[in-house]
Amino acid sequence: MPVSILPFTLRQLRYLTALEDTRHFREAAEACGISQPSLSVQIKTLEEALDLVLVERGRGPVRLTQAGREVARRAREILDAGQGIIDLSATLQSGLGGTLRMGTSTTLGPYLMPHVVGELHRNHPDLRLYIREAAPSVLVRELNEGVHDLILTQLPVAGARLTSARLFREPLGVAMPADHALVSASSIAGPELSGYTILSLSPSYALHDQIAALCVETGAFLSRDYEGTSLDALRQMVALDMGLTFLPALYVRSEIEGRAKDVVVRPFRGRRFARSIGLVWRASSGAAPSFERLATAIRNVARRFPELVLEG
Amino acid sequence: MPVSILPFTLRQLRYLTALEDTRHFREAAEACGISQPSLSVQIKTLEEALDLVLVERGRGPVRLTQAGREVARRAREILDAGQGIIDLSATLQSGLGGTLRMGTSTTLGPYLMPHVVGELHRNHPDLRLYIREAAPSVLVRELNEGVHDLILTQLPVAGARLTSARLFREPLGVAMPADHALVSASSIAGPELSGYTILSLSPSYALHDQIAALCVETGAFLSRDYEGTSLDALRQMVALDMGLTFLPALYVRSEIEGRAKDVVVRPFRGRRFARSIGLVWRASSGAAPSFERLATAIRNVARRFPELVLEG
DNA sequence: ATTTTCGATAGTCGGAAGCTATCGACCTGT
DNA sequence: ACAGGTCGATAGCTTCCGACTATCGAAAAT
Repeated sequence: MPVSILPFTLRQLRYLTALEDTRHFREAAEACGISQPSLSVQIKTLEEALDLVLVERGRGPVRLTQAGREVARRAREILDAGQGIIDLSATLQSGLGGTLRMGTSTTLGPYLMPHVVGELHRNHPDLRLYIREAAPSVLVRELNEGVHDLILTQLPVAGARLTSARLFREPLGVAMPADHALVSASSIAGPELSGYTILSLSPSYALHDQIAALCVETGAFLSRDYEGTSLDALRQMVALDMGLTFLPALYVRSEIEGRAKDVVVRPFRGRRFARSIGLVWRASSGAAPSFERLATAIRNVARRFPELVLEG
Repeated sequence: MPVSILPFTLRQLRYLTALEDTRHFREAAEACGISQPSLSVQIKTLEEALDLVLVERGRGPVRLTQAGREVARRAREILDAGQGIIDLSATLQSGLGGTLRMGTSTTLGPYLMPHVVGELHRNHPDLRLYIREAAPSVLVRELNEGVHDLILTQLPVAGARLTSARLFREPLGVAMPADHALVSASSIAGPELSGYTILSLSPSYALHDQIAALCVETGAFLSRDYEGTSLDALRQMVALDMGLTFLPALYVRSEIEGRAKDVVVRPFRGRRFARSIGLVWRASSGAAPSFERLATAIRNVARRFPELVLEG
């Protein structure tokens, strides 16, 4: 049992502190914007509720009893905390604040969010992001279960109860071993991939379907032999010459360019294949304004990466 | 301006926490002992007051929004603090607690209170004594001004608005230089002092009047040449052979016996002269039960000193 | 398709909290 | 000493908040 109902009101606590401050019933009433009798009655009611004498009545300035001072001190703490709720509501309306539980795809979050959190911390110091990674299919389930307030994932996401904000399109590049025949080309046209073996993530990743579609479109062969559960795993498999794959631009920028020498990534030529990235939340969550602001903040960060195509 | 009036109630906060705990309107209402519609209305009212959506309504267990969780967390702090006031009131009624501002005579406090505070701390761990020393006349004025909650001083104290609790009678002994003629006697009869010069404190000390009365009664001569403002000063003057004086038993026990070799104190024989010590507080203070308990605690400490005669 | 569940809404009622007017005690000034 | 002023308490009235019961509408379960 948390807390039963309290036998006094915030009003009464407020009046007590006013009385301690002003040392006069009349002035305290004025400070509270009520009549003196109203304040007298409330103080008396509070005393009866606590079964304590809080005020020493007499001529001259009234004083609180020892009990009155003790109660007033705690009353101030309570009232301050109450004001804290008011301040909080203002923060939540006009900006981003509090702790936001955000789920993010493992194929995107680690390569984008580090850039986002610093920016957010500067512009929204009251905001604390609580980020949890999972595969997209798990993310959507957890979102519906209320584990996350919103998720950052590949679009589209099915669900009538869900609302999405498109952020950007993230192009996919062709990843191949450093000694592959196609390395000499500065970019790849889709049909050039015809017949090659393409490695993919497990189907619980949205990227899996995207890669499968690209295979159909380019005439490549989607390998069923091994399905990775991380982009790093895919990169390793490519380096071991088990096949080619398609890697998203932010991963490439973060983990391959200037680092991994065993794998080379080439952009598509002509039609640019890309995945759509967005924020998704429950339509019933009621925090759409906050989430839209978050979306805007992420788009601003995405602007730093010329390979991304902003949306929304 | 401390805090304006808050646009929500403790009830609403309580209901919100119940809703977070139970995840159902019906169960939350039951936990709060009210009907489900009443709780629905209050939650809605709270949401309007804060202009925030706190609850995600929908199928299955309801969940709080991010804003709801933030508000609920603070609500729990507030409710806990409110419960703290309830607990406090219980403590103040059934025992001693909080901070008590106690004034004490400089001729008594330093020699008695050190024994009292340890005892009180053991039996009333929630009690904190805030002790300030002053001369008795100042003490009474400050008591009336509300500087102290109660004072420990020599009785009687005039004032219709004041209530006293007698604690004990503290015998006075005759203090003389170690080489004085009367030292050879193990006790002194009043008339033996006839003609001797007696040193006293300033008239702002109740002990001054007491000493003056003893001079009249014993035929001794009350010196007007020098009036001390502390018992230590009197002792020094006696040691310098400026005269004799009367010192209270607790001072003697604390500062002379086994320490000061230059001054000897002898008890009275026959009629035992003593001063009455008691607690005094404003009759309007409303904390008489607490103060009576404090009086009892001090009497229990006084019992350790066989030279004191308990009263009250 | 029917029933059940769950929260929202409507209408009513009692009590809490506000107001004005006034009292009683006390202090002050003439 | 007495009139006036100050201060908090009390009384009587009004308003509104928060509770209830009854019922609705949507979604889930059968």
